[in-house]
Amino acid sequence: MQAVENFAPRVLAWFDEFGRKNLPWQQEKTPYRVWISEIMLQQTQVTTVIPYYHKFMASFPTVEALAAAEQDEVLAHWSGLGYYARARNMHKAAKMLVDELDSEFPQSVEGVCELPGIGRSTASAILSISRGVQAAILDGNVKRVLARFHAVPTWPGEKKTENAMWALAEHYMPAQRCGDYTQAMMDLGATLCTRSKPQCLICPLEKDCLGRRTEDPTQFPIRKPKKAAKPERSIQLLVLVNEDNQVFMEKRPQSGIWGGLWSLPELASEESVVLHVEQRFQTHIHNIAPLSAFRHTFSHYHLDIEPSQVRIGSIDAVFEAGKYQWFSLHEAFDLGLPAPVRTILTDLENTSC
DNA sequence: AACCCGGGGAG
DNA sequence: CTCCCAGGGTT
Repeated sequence: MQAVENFAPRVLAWFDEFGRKNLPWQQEKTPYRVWISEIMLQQTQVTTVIPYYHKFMASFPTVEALAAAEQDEVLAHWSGLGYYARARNMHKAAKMLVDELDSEFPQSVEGVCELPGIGRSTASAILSISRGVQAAILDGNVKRVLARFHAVPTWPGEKKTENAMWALAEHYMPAQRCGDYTQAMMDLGATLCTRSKPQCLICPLEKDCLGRRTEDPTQFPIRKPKKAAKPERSIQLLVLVNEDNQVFMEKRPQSGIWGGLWSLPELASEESVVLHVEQRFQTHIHNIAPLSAFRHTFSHYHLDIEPSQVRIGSIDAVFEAGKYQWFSLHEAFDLGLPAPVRTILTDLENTSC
């Protein structure tokens, strides 16, 4: 691939005139604030992140505050953002920073990569933006800009292609103003060199863009090979309500889907609610009310959820502390909940029984 | 290299 | 509905 001159200066000049510079994490660009923003922005769009970022910073303004927090509290702030391992890793990294690194963010990309949840691209973004370190990023935006600019004919998910794009990213990275360049490339990709309807006419790279010379620039980057149709699964989720109007919640294991979040008892679709509840809770059922079923779609499968509300009598059984707990509806909303569970409880509250 | 992990916005 | 987003971790 043939590189061109003046790549970075053109991008920087565009950024100076048209780029966004008022996003929340672009103010007071400390390593901590930039770090949190980069984690939240992984696979997540800017408009989604903004309210989460404000709340998170209000509750955990420093790395010390984050390290001192309970995991439940951190996950509660993440509830609805998805990819919850991001929050667990971030919390762990905060503890490492405070306990082992004297709250001092590492100075090198390799050092930052030692922290859980931070890879090469995120590490370079944090260090270049917050400290001006000369380091290249290769996120979705940069991949798209470079793939179009060079009309890269192969899929970036392929190792060879990715390596070539890293080389390009490093080649174009400027010695001066690398932090601004990092933000400029992300902004260019997010606002101008977009997946669909790119605004080539006002792009600073238009003159030399090989993708632009093709019939359809949006064919780059080459799409990921299509995978098989998503499988479908169906489950029942139980909203167990006791005589004090409390709801029974279970804490999910740290690994796997919805790791560390509080969820509702889950039954196979064909399983009997009556038998299950009577066996597990050793109590009688006052009444069962089916709630409206709905579909929740993940990256790789559809989950059809059949919720029902089950009012039960008094409970004698003792449960392992910390893994199971009764909560009032009000308390439950402050927990880290998977999005569909939050939906069910919200509907329940609105139809207020 | 392939898969896992969420949720939402855009078309 | 499909595709993808300021990716990283695990196998």
